[in-house]
Amino acid sequence: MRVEHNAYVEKVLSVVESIPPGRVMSYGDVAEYVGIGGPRQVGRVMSEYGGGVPWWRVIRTNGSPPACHEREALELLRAEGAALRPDGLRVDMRLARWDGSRAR
DNA sequence: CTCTTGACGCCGG
DNA sequence: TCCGGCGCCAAGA
Repeated sequence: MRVEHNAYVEKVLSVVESIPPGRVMSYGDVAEYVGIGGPRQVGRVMSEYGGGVPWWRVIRTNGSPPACHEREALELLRAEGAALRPDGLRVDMRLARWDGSRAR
């Protein structure tokens, strides 16, 4: 565990770690699941402490991967067999979206 | 204290 | 589908 004393940070990281391979959650989804703050706070936590979790499974609601890491994220997602759109640049949220508990 | 910035989201044109 | 605008909350200067 990454010694962060902030409960919020730990919760966010915990949720991200719970995302199974080939599945994704949007920043807003994570924020809602945690119940505190908003998408921007989640993004901040990810940029700061996301190094120890599958950060590439947290994307935007429109299916675009995180900024400055798009290539990396897409490669990892594709390797996991995530449902990518025909263009291969975005994730098909309709199929890959994970709510955090129940399947599809 | 105010202002700007950011791994964001939603609505309208 | 692309673009602009507004809202959102927290951190840093």
